[in-house]
Amino acid sequence: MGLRERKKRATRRALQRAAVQLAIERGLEHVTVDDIAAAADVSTRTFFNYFAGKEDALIGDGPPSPGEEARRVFVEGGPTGDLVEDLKVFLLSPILDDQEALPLLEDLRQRKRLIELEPQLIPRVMATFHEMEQSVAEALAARLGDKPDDLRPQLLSTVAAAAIRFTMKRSTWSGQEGPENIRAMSDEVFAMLRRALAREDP
Amino acid sequence: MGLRERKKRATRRALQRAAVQLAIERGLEHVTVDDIAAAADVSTRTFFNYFAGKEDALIGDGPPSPGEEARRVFVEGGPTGDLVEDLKVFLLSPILDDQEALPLLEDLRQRKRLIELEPQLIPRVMATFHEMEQSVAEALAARLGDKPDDLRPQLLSTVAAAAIRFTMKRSTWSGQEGPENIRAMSDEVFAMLRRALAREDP
DNA sequence: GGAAAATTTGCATTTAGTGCAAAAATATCG
DNA sequence: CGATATTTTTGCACTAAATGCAAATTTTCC
Repeated sequence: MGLRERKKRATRRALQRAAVQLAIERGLEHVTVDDIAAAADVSTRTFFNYFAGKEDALIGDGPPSPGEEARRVFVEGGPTGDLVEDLKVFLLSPILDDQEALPLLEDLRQRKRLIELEPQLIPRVMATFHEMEQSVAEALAARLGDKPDDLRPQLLSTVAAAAIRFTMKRSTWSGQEGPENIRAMSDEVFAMLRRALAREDP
Repeated sequence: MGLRERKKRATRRALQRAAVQLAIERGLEHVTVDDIAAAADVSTRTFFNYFAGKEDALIGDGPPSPGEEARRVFVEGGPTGDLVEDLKVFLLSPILDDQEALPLLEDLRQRKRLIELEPQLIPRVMATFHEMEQSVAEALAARLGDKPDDLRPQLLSTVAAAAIRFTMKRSTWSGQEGPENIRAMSDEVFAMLRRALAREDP
């Protein structure tokens, strides 16, 4: 990876960090884009080359999408053959496989702290999961032999995205046990869903 | 209901309608708040007395919350005793019971058309369902004897909100059969969820 | 009709966001 | 290394968004 790419990543992260930092210190309302840019040592205009606005810098990129390989396995009916189990593996694969892709733990903690201080951001976080829904619906359709717009893939992807979002929200990411923590939480989440949706009477 | 109240509702609706109308005609980017206010015959400043910004006027209010009565029935374990069935009834009650509360059909159709033209709005719509999650979690906790922050009520409310959001998105609201349409769609949605989550092997 | 309360409006001001072209930094190739 | 091409950053000008405040207007209530 060349110098250019590295610098761009660095700038992006510096902006995100400065944004979160300042927002925690002063409160969201009292931080301007100018402040953030200044704190990251770039011009205001450059800020807008990286983010569409203040909140985008605060919230980050949303969950990474599964890769080609994971998708192929899923579509072909693997790895276990059980739809829900495989969906879980599929959705978590980019997080659990590629640890580099994730922001650093400390940054995540800060962001979490910020969101507790400024709950207005919660809906924004929710929104970042929307992109996921469509790509998952597509993979589901391919596996099930449905059309991508059919009820089944659309519904299942919506609910699966909600479950993953919930998993991410709950798992604490403490210390080095991050990935294990996520896996455990997602197991619990899907197990509870199955239990709750199993009809109680028949 | 006094004149004041009626006028406020009228203004609000006029602004929403003007916003949606203009956005469909010219595209979201080419509509300013000034345009919207002018089309609704109020000052720009008044627009901001009603909405925090352009997009809020476009998207509207989000789903109405269940009333006291519906909550009581749900918490006490009714009406059917089956958790998922009752959750469905509970969440749809404000829509199906009180028809006045809903915007007119034609307005909903317009909004839907707009969202197809401007998909950037989809995440915003998603976000309006967040408020629902917390109040539903609270009711669920009360029914199940959990604390509101426990895993079970939080997870179930998240997933239930996603299912309702999906139901709303899918039901067409065509003609007079609106409510029936919603009911049928939600039955289908929950039935499919149960089927999909039932373990396939054991 | 007229005082009290709520709503609308104009105005001033700050911040957000975008287009464009020049300048600076980085990459590429001989 | 050094010249040139490509990408990124920056400054500047400009439009639109958003908010506070106080005066003016409208509605309510007696």
